[in-house]
Amino acid sequence: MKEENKNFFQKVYEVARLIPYGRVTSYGAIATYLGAARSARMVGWAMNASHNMDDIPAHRVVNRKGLLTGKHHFDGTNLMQQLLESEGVKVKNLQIENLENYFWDPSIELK
DNA sequence: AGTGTGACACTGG
DNA sequence: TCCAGTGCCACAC
Repeated sequence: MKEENKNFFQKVYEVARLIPYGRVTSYGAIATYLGAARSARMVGWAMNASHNMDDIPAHRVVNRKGLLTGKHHFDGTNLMQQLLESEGVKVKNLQIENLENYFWDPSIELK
């Protein structure tokens, strides 16, 4: 098995795991970093499968608007928002305030 | 092998 | 500036 043969999902998990504490990123940013800028939607799908993994901080991944779209997929109701707020991220009605302030772009940080 | 789906992103009005 | 529609790629059935 070649490590380079990693599926798109595996790569997404890897990047998601690299998201620093108190930071958030967008699906498109991860997709772009993986070389599939137009596959932002696929990143979200990958996150859906990440439910099987506990090491994937999916709550740190939001859409470009800073909206917690994936919250509905989390266990509880406000679990995702609680997790973000717990990390110091201000979330108002499923929307992150000052998104640019918390935004973490793997394309830039990891380069 | 083909069709449908999806936790998005972008462009146009 | 905001709302709606379209495009997109990869996975599941």
